[in-house]
Amino acid sequence: MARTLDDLARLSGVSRATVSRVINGGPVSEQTRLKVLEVLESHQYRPNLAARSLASGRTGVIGVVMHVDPPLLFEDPYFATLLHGLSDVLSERAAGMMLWLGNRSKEETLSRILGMGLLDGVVVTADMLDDPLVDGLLVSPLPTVLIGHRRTDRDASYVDVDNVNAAETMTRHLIDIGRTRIGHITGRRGTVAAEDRLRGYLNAMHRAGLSTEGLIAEGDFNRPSGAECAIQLMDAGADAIFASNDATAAGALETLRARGLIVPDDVALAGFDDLPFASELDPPLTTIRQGVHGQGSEAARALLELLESPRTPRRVLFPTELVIRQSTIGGSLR
Amino acid sequence: MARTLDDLARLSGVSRATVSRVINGGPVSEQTRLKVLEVLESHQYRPNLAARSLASGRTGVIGVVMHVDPPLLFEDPYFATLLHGLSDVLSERAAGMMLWLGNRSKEETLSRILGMGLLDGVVVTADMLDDPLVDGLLVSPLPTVLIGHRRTDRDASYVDVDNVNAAETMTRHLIDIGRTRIGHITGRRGTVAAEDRLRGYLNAMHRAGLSTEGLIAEGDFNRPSGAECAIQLMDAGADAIFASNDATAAGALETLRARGLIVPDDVALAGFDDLPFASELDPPLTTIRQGVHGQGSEAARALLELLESPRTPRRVLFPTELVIRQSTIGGSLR
DNA sequence: TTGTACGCGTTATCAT
DNA sequence: ATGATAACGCGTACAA
Repeated sequence: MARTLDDLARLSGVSRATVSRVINGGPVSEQTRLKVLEVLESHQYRPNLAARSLASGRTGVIGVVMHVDPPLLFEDPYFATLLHGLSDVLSERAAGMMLWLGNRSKEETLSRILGMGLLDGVVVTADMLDDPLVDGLLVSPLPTVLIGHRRTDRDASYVDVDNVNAAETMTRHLIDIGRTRIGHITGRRGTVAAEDRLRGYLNAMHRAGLSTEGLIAEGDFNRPSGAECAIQLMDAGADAIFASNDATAAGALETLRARGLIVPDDVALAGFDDLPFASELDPPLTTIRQGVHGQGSEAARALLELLESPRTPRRVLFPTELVIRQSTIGGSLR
Repeated sequence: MARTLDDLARLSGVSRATVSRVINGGPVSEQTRLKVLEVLESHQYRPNLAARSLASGRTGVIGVVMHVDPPLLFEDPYFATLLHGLSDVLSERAAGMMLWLGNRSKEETLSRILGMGLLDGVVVTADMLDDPLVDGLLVSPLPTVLIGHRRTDRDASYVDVDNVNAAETMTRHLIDIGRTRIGHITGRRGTVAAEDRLRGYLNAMHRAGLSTEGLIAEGDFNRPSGAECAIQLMDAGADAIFASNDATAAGALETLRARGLIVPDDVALAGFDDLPFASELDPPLTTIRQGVHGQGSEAARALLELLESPRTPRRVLFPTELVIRQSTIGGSLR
């Protein structure tokens, strides 16, 4: 079985260099090209990536870093969806992807990625305001695309959604339906998403001249925190709750139901993400839809383009969509 | 900044070979070892994997193949959990992992994996009875560990749970609580899990002398199919339903509730998997717990061991646990 | 258009 | 214990 370029060269009666040119598209006469191609097909030749990398510096392998807590990884289809979007694009235009999850410290993960040596580039989820992994990748020579970004990442390549704007839109929606004591359950403080959504909420409230005093409860993106924060907001007399994601909203819903409150009559409820379960809640949840799959595939495309022209950063801001369901505008039949 | 072995050799005043020995544990005098180590640390040296691969044939990179339909990938935490288990072990003992999902055909995926050239081994989920990807990997020179296996894979290395046995246990449980018309909702036919669980069900039923005529409904592991199959089984007069996984059981529960039937008084209900939501159903679901995370980490360990001694296949059959909840033994308060 | 020859960074073999 | 040196498989100037 022919395994190396040399083998094929011998079989084709040409030099190794010529075979290489056939494969990589150099100047070859049509006659020899066909001849070589035939030998090539019939022997199922696969170029050795390691050798190719050593000689050319490129491997077609890109790294994907999703340094998140395991619970988040399982509970939230976000990451699987993202992975799928990335994989869709990479699988047709690159040789493969390497994956790093959050099992080791960020510092160690960074060091391993940089030491890998055979990556063409990296896509990394940047969800924290302060993240040595992201910072390290950005200053490294490795072409990097962020999914989510911080204000300090303006020069970097990234794919993101406009959390501030989306949160403003949602808050305005709650104002539009006549609510005035609108509470917000934040996400985990220190994350970009939490801070930006909080900012959007504050923007809309202040612009409408509404007070937010006592109406901000600190959650952590998880369901239980939603339930707790809802108690706090109810005690503050809220007539609407904007939770920073769907999971927290689901938690809040438990509390409201336990108190015998009707959604949305007594309290309007809204989330963020539009995960599959959002439409199956009772009542179905008003929320913000963000195209997670699209973000993944777009990040992959951005990276591939970045590899072509390394000096031109790519920045993609994804649109979001306000999805109105019965948890805010439901006509209950009472 | 020192990048190559040669640079470090120069800085340490020794030869390239000696530095390599320090790194890979060859015979070096304690004196020079310390000296070299110091230079090594202070210069943050990272060996080039491509070069190492070319010279030694090993990279420390292993492939993970989960060729499943996207919907399954998102809805079911199974895969994220598996990935996490794999990653836990691999992240401390290997350089990294490459991931292939189901975006391309199995044939193409196979060809890409084999062409990669820099993988030390592969872990692949083998859920279908007929799978060219798995077959191709098994006959390839690439050390391979299966997660799940077929009867034809007896010589291969694999990690699996004893589906037949677990399904028997569950069916016996339903018999023990006095049910006689026990229906089974199968998984997607053609998958190992579906066939084995069906077999286990049949074993237990036949052993107890119970008829299964009209009591087997063909599902596909998804929730909607569970709801449909339940209708069929109710019409056949079932007093218990053993669904082939938790999602299908949840679907069946919808049907039962829609018909005003009480679980478990009118119909006992059981699932398989013990996913997080199983205990949150109303009533909480009796099911089979399988250590998915453990299967992932064990598969990784099996592969790493296989790399050490390639001629000795590893086979791990994971224990399962019958988790009894109110959907089968619940004392309702009527 | 084609072939020769060198280099990529490492491991492994052979002397010393 | 240490140091030359030959692979490993490929890409690519350069020469022909």
